[in-house]
Amino acid sequence: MSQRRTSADAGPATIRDVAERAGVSVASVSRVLSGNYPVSDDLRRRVMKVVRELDYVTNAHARSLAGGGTPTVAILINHITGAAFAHVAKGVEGAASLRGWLTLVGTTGDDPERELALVNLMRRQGVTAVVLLGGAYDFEEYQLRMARFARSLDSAGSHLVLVGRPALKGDAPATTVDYDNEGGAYAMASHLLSAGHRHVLVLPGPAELTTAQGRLNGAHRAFEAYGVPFRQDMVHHGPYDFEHGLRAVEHSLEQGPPFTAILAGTDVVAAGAMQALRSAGLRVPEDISVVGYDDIPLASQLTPKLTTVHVPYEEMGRVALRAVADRREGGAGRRGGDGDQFVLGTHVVVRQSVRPPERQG
Amino acid sequence: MSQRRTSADAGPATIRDVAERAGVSVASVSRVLSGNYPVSDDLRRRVMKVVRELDYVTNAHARSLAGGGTPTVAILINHITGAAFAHVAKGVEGAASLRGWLTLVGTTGDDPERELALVNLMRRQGVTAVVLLGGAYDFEEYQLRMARFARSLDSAGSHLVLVGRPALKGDAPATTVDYDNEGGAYAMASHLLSAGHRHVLVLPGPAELTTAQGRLNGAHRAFEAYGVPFRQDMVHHGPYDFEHGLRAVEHSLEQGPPFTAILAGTDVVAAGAMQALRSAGLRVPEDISVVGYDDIPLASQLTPKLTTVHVPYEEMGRVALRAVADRREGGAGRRGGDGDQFVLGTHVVVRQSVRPPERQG
DNA sequence: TTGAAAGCGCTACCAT
DNA sequence: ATGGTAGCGCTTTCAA
Repeated sequence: MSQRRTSADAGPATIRDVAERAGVSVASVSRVLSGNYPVSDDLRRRVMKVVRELDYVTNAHARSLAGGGTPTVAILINHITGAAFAHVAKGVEGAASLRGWLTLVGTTGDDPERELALVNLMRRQGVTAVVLLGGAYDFEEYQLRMARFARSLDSAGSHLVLVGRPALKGDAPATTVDYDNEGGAYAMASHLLSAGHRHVLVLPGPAELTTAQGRLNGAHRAFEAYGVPFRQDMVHHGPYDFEHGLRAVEHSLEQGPPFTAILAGTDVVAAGAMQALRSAGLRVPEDISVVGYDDIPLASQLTPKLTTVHVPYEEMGRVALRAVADRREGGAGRRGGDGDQFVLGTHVVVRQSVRPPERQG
Repeated sequence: MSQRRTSADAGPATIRDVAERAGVSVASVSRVLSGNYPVSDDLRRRVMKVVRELDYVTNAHARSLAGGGTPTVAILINHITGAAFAHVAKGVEGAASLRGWLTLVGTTGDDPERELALVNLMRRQGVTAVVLLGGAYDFEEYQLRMARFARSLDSAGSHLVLVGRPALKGDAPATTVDYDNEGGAYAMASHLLSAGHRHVLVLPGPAELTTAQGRLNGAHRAFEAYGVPFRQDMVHHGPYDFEHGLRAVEHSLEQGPPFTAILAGTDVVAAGAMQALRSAGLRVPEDISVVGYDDIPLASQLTPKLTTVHVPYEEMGRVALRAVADRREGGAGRRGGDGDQFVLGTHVVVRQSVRPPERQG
């Protein structure tokens, strides 16, 4: 210990140490540091001097217990390495620290048990809100589970925010921030159809995942609108990863029906698909058109640049945080009511990976 | 409020509510919940019943104040969207939650002021350790700054961990987890040189960043070892991003000296470089060889798959957390001493982006 | 085995 | 403008 303080006691300096050394009361020190109360310049100077000497910082736990405390948001992600999630997290964290709020991050690894444990952990922490990110597996159970979370957090003075997940039916006290997932898929599929494509390989993602379902539905609707038959044997479900895009296309190239375009569930899946096409000696978009979903940086870094659906992930994070902050400001008047619901728009970003089939190989 | 509790008071249930309702003392409730003390089965049952009824969870702040409390690690990143950082964070978070620890995340946006503010914020939170991620700008100031952080955290009972940053000189109480950055660069450059390349475009990254300096030095040493002159006009500093790789190569192609290979500072820069080459009608590796650094998933998703240097990011995160945990277990015996230092190995991952120049165009 | 009570460090209220 | 002090919810002696 190279600690040098008035008394030889161990541990961090407390407000009392500061008060003694400065020859003032703890109340005064508290007031100087909180800055929400008038104090004389002299007192402020004396206190701040000691604060610097002792390198003192207030104990957040004590402050929190006593009523003050830094608002904290918890973000619960399935996998921290997903690019889309990272962008939402960035939005939340940015908006949070702008307000001086703290951000906690936890990963569930797709494990419902861990999700529950984390929600409770966060509740213990007295977080202002818990933000759950990303598509969910919408078993019948999901709604009940989330409703329980919502109530549990609400009664603990916290709040549940669902981002990119289906809203809760009924009056569960949760806020939902979602994007027009199906609309984006509809527009993306329409883009392909209006370019003349009639044989489209569809890689929507995991069959049970709500986002994948939405994207598939959107595509389906577009096909109907164009009067083009939607063939189930051209739909391949699978994980939202590069590998799946790769394998699915390899497989379809070998033994599936012919196709002129690929509608991928995410940009990463599209990247995998493009890799498979290239390995097979096919060019994008000359031979086959490919589109993605998400518009993560990768999309514009692929060659050719990927036409995809832009999802305002970072904005969603900001909206989620703002909703929580507003609700806090709003005070008791709005507490306990049904959650708000926000839906952000999506739009197709046309780049270079689509071409009409007539002009394809 | 749809809260339903014994008394009509607002706010989350407290240990006292549980005690009253169960007809036992708060001490008993505490003991049942902490589980670190013998209690009768009857008491445990009674208490747990009420806990479930009230959906009670302990207040982490109160527990923390009173002595208990969940250990918490704080990760401070420059940009949350960097893939390499995300992997370190994953390693830390994974190892942390395995032990029931919490993880806090903050982003500094490359701003030293914000970094300082965050370190203090974390100190207030009483975190077990603060992990600073990623290359630093090693001005003279850096060492002093970090030494100050280290001492400040140490005297607050916390601990500083530097990951992927230069270790602190002197006896500052910090732990460093680094990788053999220069060695990796040396090996990577050697790989290119032994393949016969003599005209190599070098894109090490930002000139002031320690990781970029290390990578440049490693390359330099390799050139010396091979007796190949290292030309300064073939070195282009710039950010670790796709755009830089793109621009630097476009520029060099137009007006730089000719080259047969590109040694990029990161995989993302390499991806940008490859894009520029492709746009210029050059093939990789037939016309130009390209190598990266980091071995993030992107590397194996590029076409051709990128030969690069594997950096064990996730492992570094795990090591960082283990170091902190061990130090905590170790107890007072090791406290306050110099920090430990860990250096993890790197190695070249040979894929498909390199070919001898004779066989290039 | 269980209960009573003294703090943990801080804020906020009530005096002065 | 400043000081004294009662809690915030919990853990942990110390007694019973």
